[in-house]
Formats: sequence, C-alpha cells, structure tokens
Amino acid sequence: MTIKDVAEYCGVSISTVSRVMNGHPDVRENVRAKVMAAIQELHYVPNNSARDLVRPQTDTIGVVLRGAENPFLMSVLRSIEQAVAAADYTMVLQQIGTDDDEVAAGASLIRSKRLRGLILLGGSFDYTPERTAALDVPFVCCSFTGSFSSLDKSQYSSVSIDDYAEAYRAVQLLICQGHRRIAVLLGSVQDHSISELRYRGYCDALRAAGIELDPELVAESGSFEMADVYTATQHLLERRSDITALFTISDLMGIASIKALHSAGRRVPEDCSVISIDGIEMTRYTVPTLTTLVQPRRQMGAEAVRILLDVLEERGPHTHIRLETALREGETVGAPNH
Amino acid sequence: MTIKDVAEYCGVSISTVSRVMNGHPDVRENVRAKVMAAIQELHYVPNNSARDLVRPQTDTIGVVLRGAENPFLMSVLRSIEQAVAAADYTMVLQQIGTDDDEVAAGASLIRSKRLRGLILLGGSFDYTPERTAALDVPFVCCSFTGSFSSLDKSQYSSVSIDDYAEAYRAVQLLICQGHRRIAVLLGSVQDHSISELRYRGYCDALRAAGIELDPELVAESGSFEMADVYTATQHLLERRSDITALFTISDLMGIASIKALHSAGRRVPEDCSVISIDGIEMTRYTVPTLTTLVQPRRQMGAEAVRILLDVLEERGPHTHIRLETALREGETVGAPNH
DNA sequence: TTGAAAGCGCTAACAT
DNA sequence: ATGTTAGCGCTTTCAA
Repeated sequence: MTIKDVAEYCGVSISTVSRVMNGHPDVRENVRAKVMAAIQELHYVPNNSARDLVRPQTDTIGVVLRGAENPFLMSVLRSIEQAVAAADYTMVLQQIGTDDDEVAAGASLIRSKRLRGLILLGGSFDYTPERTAALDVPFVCCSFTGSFSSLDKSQYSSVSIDDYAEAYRAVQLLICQGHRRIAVLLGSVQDHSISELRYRGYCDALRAAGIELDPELVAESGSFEMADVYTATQHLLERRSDITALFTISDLMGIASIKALHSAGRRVPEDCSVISIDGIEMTRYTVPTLTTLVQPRRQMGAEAVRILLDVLEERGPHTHIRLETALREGETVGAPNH
Repeated sequence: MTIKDVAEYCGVSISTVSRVMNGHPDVRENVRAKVMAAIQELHYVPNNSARDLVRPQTDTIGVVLRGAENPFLMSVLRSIEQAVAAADYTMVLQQIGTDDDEVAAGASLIRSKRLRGLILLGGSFDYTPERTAALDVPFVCCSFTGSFSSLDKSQYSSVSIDDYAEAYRAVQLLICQGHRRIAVLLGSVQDHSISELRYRGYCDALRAAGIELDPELVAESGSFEMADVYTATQHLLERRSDITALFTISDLMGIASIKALHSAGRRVPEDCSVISIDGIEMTRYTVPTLTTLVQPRRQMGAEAVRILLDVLEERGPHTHIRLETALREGETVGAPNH
C-alpha cells in the first residue's frame, strides 16, 4: 500500500495525493475529498522512511533520559510523548545510566536518527560550548537548567523549577516550624546541577534565618541511588544525632532517608522532620506521608515540547521557563522536640 | 555526509562501502580496512531512512507499554532497550493509558513505524485471533502470558513469571506462618490477566491448606492505581477486621495497602502481614520493608528481546518462558497474633 | 489545478 | 573483488 496505489485507486497522480496528504492548498475540493476517502478506505499510512529521506529534516524528537528508575521523570516523559505525538512528530527515547554522558548520547542519537530536536531529561548540565557543539539541533533541558554551563542562554532552552528558590522555600518551611539544626541530603554540593543549586537555596535559607551553616549537617550521597542515600543518612545520623529536620532534594531520597531514620530508631516527624521535592504519587502512601514540594510534571513535559517545536518551526526563540511547585503537606514535618 | 562521500574519500564505489557496512564477505581486506577507517574519520553514520526504504523490512522493534508509573515495568523496559540496541535494532516506545487498547496501539505502531516485531509490556492479554490479526509481525508478551487468549500458542511468544505458581507460593508462605484469614488484593478476579491468574493461585493455596475461600476476603481495586488500592483496602478492613494477612499482587499495591492498614491503626506485621510480588527497589525502603517475590526484571526484558530476534531472524520458533521469582524477606510477614 | 520527472541515500542484482 | 545501475516511496520543482 503506497502512495501509488492510492493515486491509481482515485485516478489521479501521486503528486495530487501527496498534496492532499501534506495539506497543500492547490487541490480542488472534490479531488481532495476523493483522495481523503481513499486513504481512509485503503488504510493507507505513508512510509515515514521515504518521507524522511526526501525531506530536508525528519520529524523526530529525541529524548535522552537519565534516571528511568525515578517515577518523577517517567511522568514527565509520558507527557513529552503525548505532546510529541499530538504534534505529529515522532519521539525516540534513549535511556542512559547514571554515569553515562548525555551529550555524547544525544549527539549520537542526533546523527543515527537524524533528529530534528532533542530533549535532555534528568541530566546534569555542566557543559562547555565545545562539548555541546556536537548537539547541532535545537535542544531543551527538561527538569534541570544548565545554570552552570558556559553556554549562551540563547542557544538552548530549559524547563524546570527554580531549584534555588524551591529549596529555599522547603528549608524555610522547616525553619518556620522552629527547626534550627536542619540537615540536607543531596548528591553532591558541587555537582554543577540540581544538587548544587538546591544546596545554595538551603544555605541561603539558613543564613536568612541567622542560622550558621554547619558542614556536618550536609550529607552527600554521591548518587541518587536509594542505597547510597540510605548509607549517607546513616552516616549523617552517626555524626550528628542532634538534627531535628532533614531536607532531601528528591522524593526518592526522602523515602530512603526516612527508612534510615526509622532504622536508627528515630520517629518521623517527632524526632526528625523530613521535607523533599518532587511529588511523586508514591509519597502519598509512605508511612508517614511525605511532605513534599510537588513539581508540575505534566506541564513540564508539555512545555518542553512546546518550546522545542516553537524553535523548530521558527515561531519563537529559545527560552528558559521556571515552573512553580505546590506544597503537598504530608505527615513528615512537625515542630522540633529537642 | 553520505555513502557517496565515503566512497569518494576512499576512491572506491558506493557498493563497496555498502558491502563493508553490511559485513559482506566479498571485499579485500585492505579495502575493507580503508573504508572502515574513512567511516571513523568522517564520522559517517548511515541514513536509516534510506536503509529502511530500500530494505524489505526495518530494524525497528516496537514496545507498547501500559503502566509507565510502575517502576517494575520501567526496569524491564530498560533492559529491553539495551538488548535491542545491542542487537543493532531500534526501539520505539509507545506508552498507553490504563484503559487504552494495546492491540490497537500495537497495530497502528506496526504500520506507522513499519515495525519488524512488537513487544507488549505490561498488557492484559485476552485477545481473540480476530483482534490480533492486525498484529502482522511477530510479537511477544512481556510480564504477562496471554493464558486467556484463544490464540494459538505458536503464534506469539511470552516471557513472564508463572503467575499462578508464584501467587500460590506467596500465599503458602503466609499459611506457613500460621495465617488462616488471608485476604487478597487485586485488580479484578476476572481481568483475564495477571490478577485472575494470581487469584487462582491464592484460591488453590488456601484450598490445599484446607482453608475455605471467603469471598469477603477478596478485595478488588478495579485498577492498579494506588488511590484505588488504598480505598479497596479500607473497604476490606471495614468489612473484615479479623484478617491477619494480606497478599497483594504487586508491590505498588502492597505499599498502598500498608498505608491503608496503617491509617486504620493496624500494625504491620503484628496485626496484619503483607506479602506481594515484584521486587521493585523502593520496597527495600518502605517502613516496614516489604516482603516480596522478586521478579527477574532485567532477565525478563533480555529474554523477550532474545526470543523476538530469534523469531525474526528465523533462528527459532515462538516460545513461552516462565521465569522464577526470588523471595526477598522484608519485615511485613510475621505470625498472626489473633 | 494537475501531472511528469528528478532525486533523497541506500541495498542488491547484475555486470565486469 | 569491485563497479554500475535500478529502484524503494515520497516530496517538490517544473511544465502544462
């Protein structure tokens, strides 16, 4: 079933069928109708490979995903896929491991799949122009910002929350409850990405409240793996048993930390409050329910696609969007009891 | 950068380059080496669209995923992707909603992407030959079996655990602890899929222990959504406060149930034991740690791809593989206290 | 408004 | 062992 079959079936040329398919104006209405009907009847689906071959560019959007284990990112991915499909583009996904190079993965994906655009989902943006030179299609960072890169902001887009501000807000919430010895759990204070930005929010929230930063209260897990977070929390508790609150920069981290707290005999929130950022469904069902700043996951994916398509179709320039979180109060935040 | 450029660069014809690319034997060693070097140097990547166009079939494997929220399926997906890439095939993913029709999604994917083969991940196989007629490429059901379909087993493959046997085993474990009033939580006793198979295992395990099946102990959530599971557990507890153990057919369900138990003032496992199936990473960090039968996720994905490629490349027939789970003892199973 | 024809990059049959 | 060539299905000039 090719365009030729449709053409013969209608008694027109393949050019006409092609015109109808692509919504060109110069087709008589009755001819258009006839062709459309034929397409329906014959269940004709154009061969994308042939289209891609002849067209200057494909309609393929690549997504490089780091962290498929994280339900938060999967939610975003889902909305990306829907938005891409709705715009009649094709999405190709490449999942990479924690230590893989997303720029390299993206570059190779661009070439092998002849991508039109790229979305980096859950990456750790710390790139130089030299490195991203291989990314020769428009790209957008989704769920992280690229603040640390030396790239010109007009060369790419990003959609994320304001990591600094939201972290600040989370810590402030703990401070308002009366906490002073507030620990933070993150991947690394200088990962040049989310961890670092949120760490700054943590530091500044403390400072604004007149609380001195205590390096011992800063726990680095080195990764976002729950096992590492668990261990990091254990170490934290060993060195500082006097903390009354913990800010974990992601829900998964929060869950692992609560487990570690529990294993160490601390009650949450009586002995230690916990707050995190993400808002994955699961946190509604942890015991106790995790208090978290909910990221607008669906909107995040939809916006990433919208911006990318705007750039691709030359409707607009690269932009950087900061979305807001919504506090979902759970049961892990209370006043300090010591 | 096309095959022509490479050919000119090497001073050979495009056919020779093509032969090298496709590993054909009739190329002199020094020529082959020269071409390979050129490919490296020029960073040449063949245009897949052109390949697909000219080849009788593509090298694309489609995956229809129902349930991206489920970390278990994501783990499987990850290993599918790796196996597909390792075999130099391309994976395209289509996520569908809980109520979407995976056969329809698969059929449309086959046509639009000219798939070579299809993997149905996390579906609910209850198909008739009429419905699957649209699936005119080899397909394999991954993580579920298709036991209820009226299809000829030689027409498709499947990779999953033995749902019946593993459910039987889980319930048996509870019985061994001395439990008699064991409830089960599932989507629906007649979903013609995983729920139903595991329900049968539950029933038979009880029967084998001489315990009469009590319909009031069967809780149907109607879906796999955690919210629905939570509600279903609440209803279960309202109607039968005397249960001492609960078998949930998935980890996510287990987590939601534990939350409901906890909210109802039941301690786990003192007042009610819980056991489930899946073994997602997260269950190591729930409070208390969930006891679960761990599915071999990575193996499941790898096997699904292996079988599919065997069929595609005519190395073997359709097969149905049952993998075994491994019990991971958590803290949610204990002896009954009433 | 429509059709004819060129050509996108590649593979494979055929020729040498 | 290597080169030449005919398409694969489609879009897009160009001509009518």
